Amino acid sequence: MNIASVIVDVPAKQTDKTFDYKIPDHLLDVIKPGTRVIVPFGPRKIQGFVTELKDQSSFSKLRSIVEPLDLTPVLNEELLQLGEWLTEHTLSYKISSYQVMLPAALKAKYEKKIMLAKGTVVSELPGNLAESFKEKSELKWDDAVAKGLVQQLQKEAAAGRIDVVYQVKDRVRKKRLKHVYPAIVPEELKEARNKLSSQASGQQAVIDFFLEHPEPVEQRLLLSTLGISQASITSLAKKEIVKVEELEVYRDPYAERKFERKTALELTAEQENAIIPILSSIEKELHEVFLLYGVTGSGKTEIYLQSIQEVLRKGKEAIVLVPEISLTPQMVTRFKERFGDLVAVMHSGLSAGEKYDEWRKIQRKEVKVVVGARSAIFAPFENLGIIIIDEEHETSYKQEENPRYHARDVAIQRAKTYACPVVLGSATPSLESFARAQKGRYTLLSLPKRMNNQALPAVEIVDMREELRTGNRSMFSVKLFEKIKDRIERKEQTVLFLNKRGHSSFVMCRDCGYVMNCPHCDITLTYHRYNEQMKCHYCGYEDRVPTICPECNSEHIRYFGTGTQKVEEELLKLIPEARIIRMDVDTTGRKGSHEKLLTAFQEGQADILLGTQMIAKGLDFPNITLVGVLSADTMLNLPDFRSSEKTFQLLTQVSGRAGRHKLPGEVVIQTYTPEHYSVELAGTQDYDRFYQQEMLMRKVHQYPPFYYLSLVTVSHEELMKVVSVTEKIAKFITSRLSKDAVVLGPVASPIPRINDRYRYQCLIKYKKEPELSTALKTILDQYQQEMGSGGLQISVDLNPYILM
DNA sequence: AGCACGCCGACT
DNA sequence: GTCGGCGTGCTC
Repeated sequence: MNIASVIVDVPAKQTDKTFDYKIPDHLLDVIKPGTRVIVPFGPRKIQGFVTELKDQSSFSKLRSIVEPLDLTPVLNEELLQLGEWLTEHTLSYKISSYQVMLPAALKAKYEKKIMLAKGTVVSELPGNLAESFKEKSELKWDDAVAKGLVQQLQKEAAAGRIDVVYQVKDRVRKKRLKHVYPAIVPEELKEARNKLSSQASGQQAVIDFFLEHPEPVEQRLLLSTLGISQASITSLAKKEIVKVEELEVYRDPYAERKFERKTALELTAEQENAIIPILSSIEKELHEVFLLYGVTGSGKTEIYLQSIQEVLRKGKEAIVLVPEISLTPQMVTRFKERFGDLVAVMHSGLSAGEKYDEWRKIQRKEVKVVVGARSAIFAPFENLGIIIIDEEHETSYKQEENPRYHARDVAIQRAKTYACPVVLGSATPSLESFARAQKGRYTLLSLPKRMNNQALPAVEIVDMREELRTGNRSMFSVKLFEKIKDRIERKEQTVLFLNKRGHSSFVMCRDCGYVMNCPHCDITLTYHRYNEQMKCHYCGYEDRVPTICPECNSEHIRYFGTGTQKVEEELLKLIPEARIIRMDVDTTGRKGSHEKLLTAFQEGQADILLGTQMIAKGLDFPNITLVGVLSADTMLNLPDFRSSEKTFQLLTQVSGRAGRHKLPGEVVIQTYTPEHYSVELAGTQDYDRFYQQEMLMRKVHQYPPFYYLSLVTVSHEELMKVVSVTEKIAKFITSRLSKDAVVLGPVASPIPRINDRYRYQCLIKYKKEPELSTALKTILDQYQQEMGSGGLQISVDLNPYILM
């Protein structure tokens, strides 16, 4: 077994296969499947993953592995297989699949540089080159290019005076801090203490300390607790009484926080009924998918916690997915309170190093539970006992870059391997999941009542067209405004929700109707107030805000669209004494600011919490008795077959923030389309009727869950090219599918141009097409290289969530 | 993805 | 005649 099959870090069609390498003798026992290695590849050196060891290769002249990057494999057998599964099901490259399963810190960086060849002295080089090598023995290739030295360097390289070196940089940096620990046994320590001069009080203190706690201690900590200086330790180290060493520490994002340990709460009869089947599945080690459908505030989390408790008792591990976890610090707290140090947390708010450290805790089996966003589904546990996906309907569980996987599918795949249950929890399940539960593919568990038997909040829908007709041109209806004032008087709290998406502020000329568009993308520019700039959200193009219309020179430029900032201003004008906390991308950009704002609100430092999407979830504060949705229909008008579903879910979620505890809650939903069933039924919080109604629509329009979808998007700089290629693709696919399949397109994408590239797409609706996957692969094969560098890009998304 | 190899146009 | 454009094909 001295040959390794390696998947190399080159995401391209032609390299999407294993390459064989010889394992040098001295590495024979280090290199195993799942190890990252550095291998020579053509003239360069790159990173790769060993997938398999073997004795023979069909290749005769094998090159050798340069070195391993890991001492223990980063991918175990299960994850290697999962990677293959992922590749197959997302039509992406193997290397991308492996990389997505690991923390970003493990992805290699490459550096190309020039070094003085052995035996060459600087003076042999021509003057200007010698200059560059005088101080350092190496020169970064990019710098050389910038200085225009490439030609010269090539000559010198040919003459053998310099070498071009390719370096793989592991960006993993383990954090190390100086630690001090005794170098001798306690008896000797006592002896040493007696020998110290009586003035050496610092050294005495250190020895006394170690007599009580002989384990290594961080130097900085030791100095400050004993109130001594570095000198004492240095002299002790000199006498070899203590040792100072850099020891690895974990970056712990929750280090500053204290979590009070809490025990299980008593379950209600309903919760009890719901948890029994889950516990039984854990007990029998049977794979089963549960859909835990419980209204907001019905106590789903406690069911998760107690199921995990049982899994831990059996010596197994648990994965809990929550949507973008930094958004729900309350959730993390509950897990940490219950399971303490056994919990690792993974979310996008962590730095690469912190993520890597959390990942390593899992790999080293130091934790048993991971709570995290989408990518936590790949946590390298080896004895999984349960996977929980909270807010199952959330679209953020679908990754929108390659590999375009859905965490739910990965969860089920992994749970099958470990014969363990998956619990999907939601107050507003996705239609797909609920339909599966109806069909019996998932087991439905319902929690129809709130835990404390608190009624669901009373919801009032306000027709904003009516408000306009009566002359109210503000963004607050009379009703909502009165209620807000009322809450402030009663010292209760209000949550105001503004869905900005699809309605971002743009600038329009009131005389000629000119709207500023991005010159590279067919999309309107968004007005950013903080730097007075117009910005394109797709390519990053920025421009100044015009003072006169570029079309007609009119000065009547108007800002459209309502942002949270504007709402805040208007609110303060109307109720100057209101204390408002605003939460949006601008105010929560900094790390930890999200949590800070929420804590401030919880402590009653504000009357009103005003925010976007991010406040729709997980807020659970007793004093919130009013929720206002300023405009319910902004997302209803998006060109997306899920827009009704999303609207219903969002409105229901937001409404659920009110009256979760003793005080009853009220909700006011402002809308321009009160008659739409998703608004109306969110008002009565009637998921079942919404489900019926929406299923009807989906059936009529042939959308999921009745049909599967696949989306092919083609982009190129030339419109003609895009259209003709997409046409060919559509024809090809149609020819390979049965008559039941529907191929829509080619049509221009909802955003027809991004970054000067035209985009066309073709949507495939089907029920069962075993040939589809092969057909799509053929397309990718053909076009990805035919026009490879020429700029034709083709992306395939199986089960897309965003049809843009 | 990089990079080398190789085959055609505009220059000393 | 040579420098350099980027089209083509390979990397164990």
